[in-house]
Parts: sequence; structure tokens; C-alpha cells
Amino acid sequence: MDKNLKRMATMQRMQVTGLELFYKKGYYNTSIDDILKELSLSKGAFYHHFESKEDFFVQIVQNLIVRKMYTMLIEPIEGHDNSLDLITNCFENALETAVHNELDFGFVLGNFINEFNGKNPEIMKHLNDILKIWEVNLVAAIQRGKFNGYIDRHVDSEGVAVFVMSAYIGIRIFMVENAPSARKYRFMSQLRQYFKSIQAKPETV
Amino acid sequence: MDKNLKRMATMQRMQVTGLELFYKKGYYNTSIDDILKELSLSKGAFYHHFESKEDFFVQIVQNLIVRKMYTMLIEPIEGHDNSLDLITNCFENALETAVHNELDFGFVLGNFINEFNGKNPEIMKHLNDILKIWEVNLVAAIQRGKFNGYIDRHVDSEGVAVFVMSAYIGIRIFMVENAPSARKYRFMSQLRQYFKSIQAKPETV
DNA sequence: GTTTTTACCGACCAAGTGGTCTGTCATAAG
DNA sequence: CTTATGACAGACCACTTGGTCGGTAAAAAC
Repeated sequence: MDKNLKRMATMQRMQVTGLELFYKKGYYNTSIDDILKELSLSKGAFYHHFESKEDFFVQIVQNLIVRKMYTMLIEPIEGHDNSLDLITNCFENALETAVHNELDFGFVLGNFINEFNGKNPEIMKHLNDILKIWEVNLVAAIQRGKFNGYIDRHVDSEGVAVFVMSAYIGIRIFMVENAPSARKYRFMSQLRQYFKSIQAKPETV
Repeated sequence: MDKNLKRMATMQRMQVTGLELFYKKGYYNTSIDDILKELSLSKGAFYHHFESKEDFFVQIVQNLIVRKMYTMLIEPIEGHDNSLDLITNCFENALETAVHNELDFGFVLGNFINEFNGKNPEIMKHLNDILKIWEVNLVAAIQRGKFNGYIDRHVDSEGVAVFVMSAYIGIRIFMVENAPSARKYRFMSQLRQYFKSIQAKPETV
């Protein structure tokens, strides 16, 4: 029992540090030794707990990235308030953590999709699954918004979802290095403008 | 004289193939040998023409990427027609080449910014310069649009530029693998929606 | 108390990596 | 014709990579 706890603790430490370094330096550009050095652990420890570097990463995706996405981007947009407000607030918060250079979901994912695209189909599948989950939940939120009378019934829910996701992933790349805070402000302001244009018109039915 | 021509031709071949592979597999994940193998050239040839891998890449950025950006994203939005139409058409074309998996500018840049961020400040400087050039030209186009009465004078030109650039870079990442053509269509449709919301209102002034 | 299992160590390996260096051969200059 | 030079070849080097494997010590199981 105690052994199992220790095992979990060590694996968790490795995964957290692993994600941090993979995110900062990229997967292929981060060696297992880099991670191990950070934790003062040895190769033996690593291969005792994980089959391979790839297996290690997949577990990080499933344990850390998926959970982060749920807490940051999915749970906040559930509920029956105005979907557009929920999404706006959600992005506001997510981008704020991004400004402080913490691990937010968008850039992490954008990063890795870039990196693995065309190279590692196995990992790409996992990453695409995550995107898909986000998309599905966004579409659902938008359809709730239509149903509840907040969003114009004529808009294409999937289109809005794709557009909004693109914008979010894009701004995260764009916030790198240059005045992230100012860019966040400008971005959010235009997002609101866009949302205003798809909200339910008073005169419509 | 003839020697110089041959030199230029070989360097050009190396750069074109280099960009192709760097784009497909990433900079750090593409070895010089990979490029050389593709061209049936030797290490000697490479280091005869370029100082280092980094120097090689910087030259690719300056010779190929910058030029591609001008022809794809800057020249098409110059002129005094409706800026929003110009940008729309420009994106339509750029994304169409993207659908066919050719080298379009947006993803190439997004890719590399992701890859070099935090790792190679020297190269990041070059990449950020390119983004800046694009941004400046977009802002200029939007301001022309205001001046010519196509765009609502109250909108924040820089905000629109940031938003539009984000969306473009984002959709390019998002078009990877999953139904790029359908996503392009949905994206463009929402972009038009957004543009409609910032165009000059008939009743204004 | 002995045996088995678990967590971890670290030397080692083969396969690459960016980069160097000597050599060769065609062309151009003298 | 001789000489110098530029374009390329490819063996080589130091180093890093992901991964292996025999060992050790402590805790669990018996």
C-alpha cells in the first residue's frame, strides 16, 4: 500500500516536471535526462515507471492536459447562463493565466499539435481527441445559448466553435513575447464585438 | 561568373528543401543529413555554403519566408478597394493553398514561433519581425478602410489586426488533419460575419 | 528470519547529431 | 600548360539521445 503511494507520488512528480519542460522546450528538444536531472532521479527510475518516452508523454496528456482542459475551458462554460458571457469570462481567465506565463491549456495544445503533426500519428490522435472534446462542448454551449434566446438562431454553431477555438489558439501564439497583456485586451475586445454580432436580435421573432 | 550561378543554384536548392523539411518535421527534428540526403549532396557541400544550421535557417527566413509573406499576405491587401474584401479574399486564397497542404505563410510562421520560443532568441527576433510587418500592413489596410468609408470609424484598427491575425494562425493549426476544407469554409463564413459587424453603418454620421 | 518484490541507481550501448578536415576534380586565370 | 580556386565528397570526431541491464537496499510477504 505504502509502496503504491510512493510509486504514484514519484510518477506524478515526473509527469509534472515533464510537462513543464516539454511545454517550455518542446518534446523532441527535451531529453529524459533533462527531466531526471531536475528531479535528481536516474534513468533506472524512469524506465521502471514508464515504458518509453512516448508512453510517458501520452500519460501526461491523459492525466494532466485533459484535466486542465476540463477545469479551464469546459466546466466554466457549462450551465444555463448566457453562453456568450460564459465563454467570454472563460477566455478572459484562461488568457490571464497565459499572461503570467503559467501553463494554460490553449498554447500547450497548440504547441504540441504543431510539434507532432506529421511526425507521430499516435500522439496526434490523442491531441486531436482533446480538441474534439473542446469543440463538442463549445458547440453544445452555443446551442444552449440559442435555445435560451441569447444567440441568434440562424448562426452556425459549429462555425462559431471553430472560429472561437481558432482565435483562442492563435492569440496564444501571438501573445508570445510581445506585449501579451495589451494583446489580450485588444483580442477580448474584438471577441466581444464578434459575439455581439451573433447574439439574438431583439426584433427577431 | 558561371561558378557564382552554380553557387546560387545549389544554395537555393538547399534552402527550398530545407524549408520544406523544417516545416514538415520541425527544425530540431530535421538533421542536416536529412536535407542532404534528399538532394544527394554531402556535408562538405553544406558547410561550404553555410556557416551553421542556424545561419542556414536565418537565410531561409529572410529569403523564402519573408518573400512568401509579401506575395501571399501583404501585396493582396494593398490598394484602395474595400479593405475587408481584400483581406477576405486574401485569406480565402491563403487558406486554399493550405487545404492542399502547400506551404502557406501562416502555419509556417506559427510552427516556427512555437518551436523557437524560449529556445533561440536570435531566431525568435527574426520571426517576430515578420509578424510585426504583417501587423503593420494590416493596420494600414484597416485604416485605409476607415478613411475610404468602408469600415466603421470607431473600431480599433490594431485590435482588428490582432484579432484577424490570431484567427488566421489559429485556424491553420486547427486545419491540421481534420476536415480542413470544411473548417476553412466555416471559418471564412464567421470571419465575414465579424467583418460585417465592423463595417461602416449606413446611418453613422 | 528468510524470501520476494519494489524503487531506484548508474554504467553502458547503438544510433544519431552538428560540425571539421583532408582530399579530389573541374574550371578559370595566368 | 600550369596554377589557383571554388564546389563538393565523405571519413571522422565529440557529444547527446533513447533505451538496456545488472545491481542494491529497503520494505512486504511469508
